[in-house]
Amino acid sequence: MNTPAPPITALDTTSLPKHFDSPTAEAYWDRRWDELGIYCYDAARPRSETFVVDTPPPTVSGSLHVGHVFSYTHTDVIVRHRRMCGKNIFYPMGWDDNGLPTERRVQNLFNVRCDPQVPTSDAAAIAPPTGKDLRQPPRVVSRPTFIELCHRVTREDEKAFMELFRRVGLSVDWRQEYATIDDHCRYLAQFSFLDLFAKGHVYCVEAPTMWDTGYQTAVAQAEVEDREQEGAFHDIRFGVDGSDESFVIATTRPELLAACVAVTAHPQDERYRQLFGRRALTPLFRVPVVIFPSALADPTKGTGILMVCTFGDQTDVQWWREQGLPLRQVLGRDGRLQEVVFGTGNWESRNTDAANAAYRQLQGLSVKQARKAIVEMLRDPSAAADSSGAAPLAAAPRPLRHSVKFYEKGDSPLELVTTRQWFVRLLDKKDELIAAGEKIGWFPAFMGARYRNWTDNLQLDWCISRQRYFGVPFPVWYPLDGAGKPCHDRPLVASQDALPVDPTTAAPPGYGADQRGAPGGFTAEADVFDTWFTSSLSPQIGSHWIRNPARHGKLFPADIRPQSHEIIRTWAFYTIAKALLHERNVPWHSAVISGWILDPDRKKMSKSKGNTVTPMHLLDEYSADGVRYWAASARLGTDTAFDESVLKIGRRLVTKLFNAGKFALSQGAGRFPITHELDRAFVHKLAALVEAVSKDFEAYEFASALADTESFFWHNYTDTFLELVKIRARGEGESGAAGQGSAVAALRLGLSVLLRLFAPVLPYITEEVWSWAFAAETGACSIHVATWPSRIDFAGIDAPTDGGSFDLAVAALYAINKQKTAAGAAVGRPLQRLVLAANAATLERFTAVRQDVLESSRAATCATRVEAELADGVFLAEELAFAN
RNA sequence: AGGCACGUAGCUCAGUGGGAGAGCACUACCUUGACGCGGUAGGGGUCAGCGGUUCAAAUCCGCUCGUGCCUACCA
Repeated sequence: MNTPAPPITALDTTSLPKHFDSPTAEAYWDRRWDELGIYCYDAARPRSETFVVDTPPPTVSGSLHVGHVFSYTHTDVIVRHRRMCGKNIFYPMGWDDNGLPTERRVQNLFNVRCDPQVPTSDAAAIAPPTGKDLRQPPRVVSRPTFIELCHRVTREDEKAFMELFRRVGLSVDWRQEYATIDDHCRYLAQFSFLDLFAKGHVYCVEAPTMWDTGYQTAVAQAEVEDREQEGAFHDIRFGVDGSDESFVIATTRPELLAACVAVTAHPQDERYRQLFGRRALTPLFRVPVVIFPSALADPTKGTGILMVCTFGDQTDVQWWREQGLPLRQVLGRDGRLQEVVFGTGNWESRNTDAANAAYRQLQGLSVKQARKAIVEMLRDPSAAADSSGAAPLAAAPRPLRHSVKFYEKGDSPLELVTTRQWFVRLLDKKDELIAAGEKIGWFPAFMGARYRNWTDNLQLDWCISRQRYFGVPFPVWYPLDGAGKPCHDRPLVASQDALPVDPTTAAPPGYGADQRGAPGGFTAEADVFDTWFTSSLSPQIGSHWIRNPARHGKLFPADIRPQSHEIIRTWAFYTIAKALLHERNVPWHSAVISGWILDPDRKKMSKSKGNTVTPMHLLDEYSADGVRYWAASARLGTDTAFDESVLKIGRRLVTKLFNAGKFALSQGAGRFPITHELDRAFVHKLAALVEAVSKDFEAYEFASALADTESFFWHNYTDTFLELVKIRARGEGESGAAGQGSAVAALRLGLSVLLRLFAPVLPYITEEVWSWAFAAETGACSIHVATWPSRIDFAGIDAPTDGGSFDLAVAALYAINKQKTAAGAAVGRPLQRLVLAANAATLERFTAVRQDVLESSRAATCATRVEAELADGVFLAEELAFAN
C-alpha cells in the first residue's frame, strides 16, 4: 500500500529579506561551515577517495592584490567541485615568510640593519620609528633580534592574507596551516639537505658565483633577469709584451681592467693571428697576460679581440677554467674595488709602482665610480702599455644599449664573485628532470613547454646558500684545524634526531659547546637556505614526509599544484627536482597554471609600478561571490586585463539567483511526477548541461563550465522556462493539479541542479538558497557537501515526446514578446487575442506546448495561420489585440 | 635570435571545419504579481594582413605584421 507523498510546501517568502544581504550572509555561512567542519581533511579515508592540493604558500610580505584572489579562487573552484563529487579534500595553507622580501620590509619598517657580529640586543624594545627617527642612520641590531623582528612582521602580514582568503571563501582546512620558517618546515628542509648530502647530490665549492652586491648574497640562475641598460663600448689599446706592436680591445667593463687575465680572439681572425701565444700588456697596470685563440670570440663584435677578466661574464668563467688562468678578483662583495697590491701573489706587473699608484685611485670606489675614474685615467698617454705615445683610450666611448643580468629583487647588476657556496647538482640530471615533467599533466598543456624549455637550457647547478639571516640554517658545521682555520672540505652535518637545528647555538655530533671557535673545535655554517629550497618541499610539508610515513603515503604525490606561470622555472622546477632526488617520484599529478591579472593597459601589476588593485573594497562592493565570478570567468593560463564590469555581472547573477530561487521555492503543489511535455523537454536540456559542465570541471575548465551554466540559467531557466510555467505552477492554468505538480517539480529540480552547478564558483548565494528547502529535503546540510548533479537526478523522468518542444515554446514566446515591445507595451500586458503564423509542421509540433505559451504571454485566445514560407521552428506573432 | 601564446564589436572576452557570438557600454521601450541590485527589443565586426588546403576557413597549413611571456646572446 502506497502512502501518498506529502505535498510540496511553498516557501514563506515573507520570512526572506527583499534583497540578498551578502555581507551578513557571508559572515553567517563562514561561521556555519566552520561549525560543520566541511573543509576538514579526514585522515581515515583512503587515498583513492582523497583529492590533494599543493597550495602555493604566498610571500606574505609582498603586496596583496587582486592577482592573489584570482589564482587562489581558481584553486578553490576546483576544490569545491571535487568535494561535491565526494572527494576527501586535503587543502592546506602555508606562508612563505622567510627570505629577502621580509628582510627588506623589516629593514625599512624599523630602520634597522642586521650585523651578525653585534651581541644580542632586545627586540622587544624596538618599535617602528616615527618621522624624525627615519632620517637617522639605520640602527644596527643582532642576528637574533633581526630575526625576531622578521617573525613579528610576518605574523601581522599572515593575518592580512588569512583575512582576505577567508573573506573570499577559500575552503581551506585551516588546521593544516604552516609557515616555511616554522619548526616543522625547518625540520623537513634540513632533512632534505641531509638526504641530498647522503646521496651525494649537494656539494660545496669556492667558485665564481652570481652575486648581488646590494644584498651581498649569492643568487641562483632562476632568480636572474635581464634588464636593458645604457652602456658603452670602450676601445682600449693594449701593448704586446716585448714589441712595439699594439692592438685595441673593446669592452663595456673598463673598470675591470685590473682584473684582466688574458686576451682572446677568434682563431681564424687574420687581424690577430700573429698574436696568439704571445703576451699582451695591459695599460695602466702593465700586466702581462696571455693571448689565446677561442672559437667563442666573435670577430664581428667590438674590435674582434677582447680582454678576459675575473670576472666580467659567464664566458670569462669558462675561459678562466679552460685555460687555467690566474684569479685576479678586484671586485669585493660590497660591489667596490677591494685592496690589491701589485707585485704580490697573482698580481704580476712590469711596473709595480705605476700599477699600485694607478690602482690606489680606484680602490674603494663602486663599479660606477671606478668606471668613470678609469676612463679619465686612460685618456692619459703616460698610461699606455705600448710605445706609440697615444692615450690607451683609443676613441671616445661608443654608447650602446645592452641587457645586463640582475637579481630579480636587486637594484644593481649582478657580479661574478668567487665565494664558497653550496649547490645541488642538477645539470647531470636534465634528462630525468625533463622526463619527470612529461609525467605531469600541465593545464593548459603548453605550459609544459615552459618547463621543458627552462630545464633544457639550464646552465648552472642550483646554488642554495644565501648569505642572509631570516631563513632556514644549513644543518652544517666545519671542523677547525689546529690553527683555528675551518676545513670546508670536511663539513659536519647534523643527525636527524637533532632537527631542526641552529648550528650557531647547537654543537655538531661529537663536539662540546665549549669547542665552538676553538682550534680543533668547530664553527657553524653561517648561511641559510635559498627560500625555494624549503618551499620546493611544499607537498612533503603537507604530507609530513619522513615524520609520518603513513600520512605521506596518503598525501604524496599531490593531485594538483596550482601556481602561476612565471614561477615554473623556480617553484615548479625545484619541486619536481626535489621529488626526483628524494624519492624518484613526481610531486603531483597535475600542474594547474593560472594567468596574470594585468592592469587596464595590459601591464603586469606590481607594487613598484603603483598599478595594483587591492581586493578588499571589491569584496565589499561586489560580494565575495561577485569577485569569485570574475576570477572563475578566466580560463587557466590566460592573462586577463582587470575589468570591473565583469564583477558587476557577477553581482547581478547573485541577485538573479536569489530572486529566481525565491520564486521557484515559493510555489507549492501536490506531489506529482514530471510528466508535462514542456517540463520533460526542459529536464532533457538540463541533463545535457549537467553532462557538459561536469566534463569541463573534470578538465579544470571551470570558466567554460561557468559560462555554460550561466547561459543556461539565464536563457533556459529564468527568461523562459520560469516564464512559461509560471501560470501553471501557481495552479492558475488549465492543466489541473498534475500539470501544476509537474511544473513545480521541474522548477525545483532545475533550481536544485543549477545551484549545485554554480556552487563551486558562488558558494554563498547557492548555500543561502539551498538552505531554504533543499538542505532539509536532501539531508545535505550544506550544498558544498551535496551530491554533484548527475543522471541520478533525472532518473525516472521520461524523455520528451519531441526533443525540440522547449525551443519551440521559447521561439513562440519570443515572437510574441517582440511584437509587444514593438507596440510599446510591457511584456506582461494581457492580450485579448493574437495570431501565430508558422509552417504546418511547426504548428503541428507546437500543439504540445501551446497552452503554456498562451498562458505565459497572457493571451486569452490564439489563432494560428499556416505560412509555408517560414522556416521550421520560426513563428510570427500577428494581429495582437491588447485586453485593455 | 629561438620557442610559446595571443590578435574576433568601442571595452573585456568566448567560440577551433558549416549560422559571427556573450557581457559591459550605446539606443529605444517597459514602472514592478521572483527580480529596477530588474526586464524587452535593437544598432554595431574586412574574425590583424596576404596566400594556400577544402564543396565549405575566425577555426587547418604557410608567410607577413603587431603584442605579451619564456629562453638565449649581451667583449
